[in-house]
Parts: sequence; C-alpha cells; structure tokens
Amino acid sequence: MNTKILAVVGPTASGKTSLAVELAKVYDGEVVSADSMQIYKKMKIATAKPTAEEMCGIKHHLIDFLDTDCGYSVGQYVIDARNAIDSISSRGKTPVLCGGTGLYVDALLGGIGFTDNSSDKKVRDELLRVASENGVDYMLDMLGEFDSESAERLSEEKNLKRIIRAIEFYKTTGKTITSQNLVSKNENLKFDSLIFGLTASDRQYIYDRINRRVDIMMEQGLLGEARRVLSSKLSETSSKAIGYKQLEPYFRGEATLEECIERLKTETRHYAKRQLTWFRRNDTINWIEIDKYPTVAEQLAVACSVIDKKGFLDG
RNA sequence: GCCUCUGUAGCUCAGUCGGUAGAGCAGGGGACUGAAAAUCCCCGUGUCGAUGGUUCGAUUCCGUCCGGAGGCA
Repeated sequence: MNTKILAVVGPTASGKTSLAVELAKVYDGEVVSADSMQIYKKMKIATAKPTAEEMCGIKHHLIDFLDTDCGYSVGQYVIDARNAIDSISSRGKTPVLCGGTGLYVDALLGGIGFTDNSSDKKVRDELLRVASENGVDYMLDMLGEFDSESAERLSEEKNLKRIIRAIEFYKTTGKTITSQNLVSKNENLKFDSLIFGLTASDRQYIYDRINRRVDIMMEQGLLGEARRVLSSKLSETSSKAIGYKQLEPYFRGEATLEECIERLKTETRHYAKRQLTWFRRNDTINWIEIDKYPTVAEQLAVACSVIDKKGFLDG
C-alpha cells in the first residue's frame, strides 16, 4: 500500500507553515518542505523560513540545509523528499508536505520518475550561446529536427528556456523529451495524498497579507540579510530568490529604498498569482479560503473534518 | 490679481491637421516534467475635468467655470 501523506499548498503568505505544523501536532506528523528557496542556509527572512518557535518542536525536513552556491533541481528534490518521507514513515509518523513550489509538489506526489544525468551545464551553456546568436526560431528548428512533437508544442509560446531544455535532454540522453515525458509517470512511486490548498475568495486579501509581510520582513532586518546574501556566492537557483535582488538598486544608489520595497511587493504578488494558477488546475485539492477562515484553529478544524469524513488516516 | 502650462484607463503619459482613442506599469486569465521564488503566452470602453458655443459631427477649435503646476506681482 502507498504511503499516506497530508499536504498543504498555496500561494506565498497564505499561512501554509502554521497549518502544516498544527496538522503535524494533531496527527503525530513531521513536516516535509516543498519550497525551492527555504532549502538554502542564510536565506531566512526573505523566504519566510519557519523559526524554531513557529515549528513548535515539530521536525522539519528539507529546510535550511544547502549552501547558497549550490544548485538544486526538481529531480534532486524528489530523491531527497522521498528519503525524508521513508524515514518519517519508518518511525510510524505521518508526513505532512508543506510548500508553494508547485512543480516540486506535483513531481513528488505524482510519482514522476527522473532518469539520471539528463542535465549538463556545458551543453546548456553552449545552447544558450547558440540561442543568443541565432534566436528562438533557430532553436525551434533545431529541436524540430529530432523531436517535431515538442517543437510543435513549443512553437506557439516560444519559451526559449523550454526549447533549450528539450534540446539539452536529447543531446545528453539520446532520447527525446517527448518520449521521456510519456514514460516518466510511475504509478508505483505515487503517494496516497490528501491535499489542502489555502486561497482566498478575494485575491486582494492575499495581496494585503503579502504587502504587510514585506513590511514585517524589513522590520526583521531584511536589508542586512540581503547585504549578506548578495555578497556571497550564489548558484543559478539561489540567485532567483525574491527578496534580495529587488533591493540591489538601492544598494547601488540607483533607486530609493521605498521604490525597491514597492518592487519587492509587486514581484511577490506576481509570484503568488502564478502559484494560484498552478494549483488551481489541480482538482484534487481541498481548498480552504483564509478570508473565510482567518485563524489557524478554524483552518485546522476544516482540514480535520475533511480528513475524518474521508477516513483518510484510518487503518 | 494677471500670464503661461496642464487636466485622456487604477497610475505615468501618447494621440486625434474635428469622424468618440493607445502604450508602459498595475490588474486579470493561461501554460508549466531536472533553473520553477524560474521562464513564457493572451487580455485595453475609458462620462478623453464640467458646461455652453461653432459644426452634419467636438475628447480635439472657441468661451466660461472647477482642479493642478509654474512665472510675474
């Protein structure tokens, strides 16, 4: 039988952390993070990484373990998360997945099997160079030579990053990404999951929370953290975090602090919107509207009633 | 008080030699299989400040009024 796992997803600043901790308390669980930025050490305030106090003694996995100069990927995440879940289950506890990185959540819960060594920095850099010289259409034609199906699929939006990824996959494995995607879903790797999604009936409610949280981050010392993070060596992944690069114009004297903070809020809102788009298409999610249930206690009550009604953790 | 400039989308502004208007940002929708806090695609009706006048027709020209900015006193 597949391992049973509870999950809490949703946009940034929706309160995933506290609900996950409460669920873990009730169901004797441990939290497994699904967040592509909280993995990094040093990045605490900007990533809203749970503090010891917020964790309430609940063990958290896949948080605060990687140096900022290290890269990371979905493939690695799925391996790490499966290990964490195995360890939790073997101790007879309930894994509670918690995070806003939709790709990580879906890959893990959907049982996507990644093959080894399909990513090669050298190949990718070379492709990026070719692309900068010849343009997107040229890359699309190149892809079409061996994988017309994905070339067709990508021809509408012309997303260079995906086109390059498709070519890179072929160059490093000799297989097309189209064929890989067909066989990657492994039923045996799937989890028996019950997913809760935090959202709001009024989008503005979440935006207000984001704006407020950025102000709080500033009070907590985001500026100092940004200085430290920006002066350390960052990887391709860690350099993408929202919260530091938006403050760079201020450090360089090219913008006022107020302007940068506004920018930071806006980009965080954009991010939340993308997260909502991602999760909305998942019709297995049990949505909880946080403007209707503003306290963790209320959200927990809703979640517990769903779990009970479905008898999800019975037996 | 006089003079000049200005009032167009939530914001910043184009524009219409008179035929009821369009960019950027914000906002909305969507995609997403090894960078995903990434990357990419789609979406623009608004009393053109108010009110009279000229005109077949005014957001556009003219008058008056009401905002805003600057200059002279």
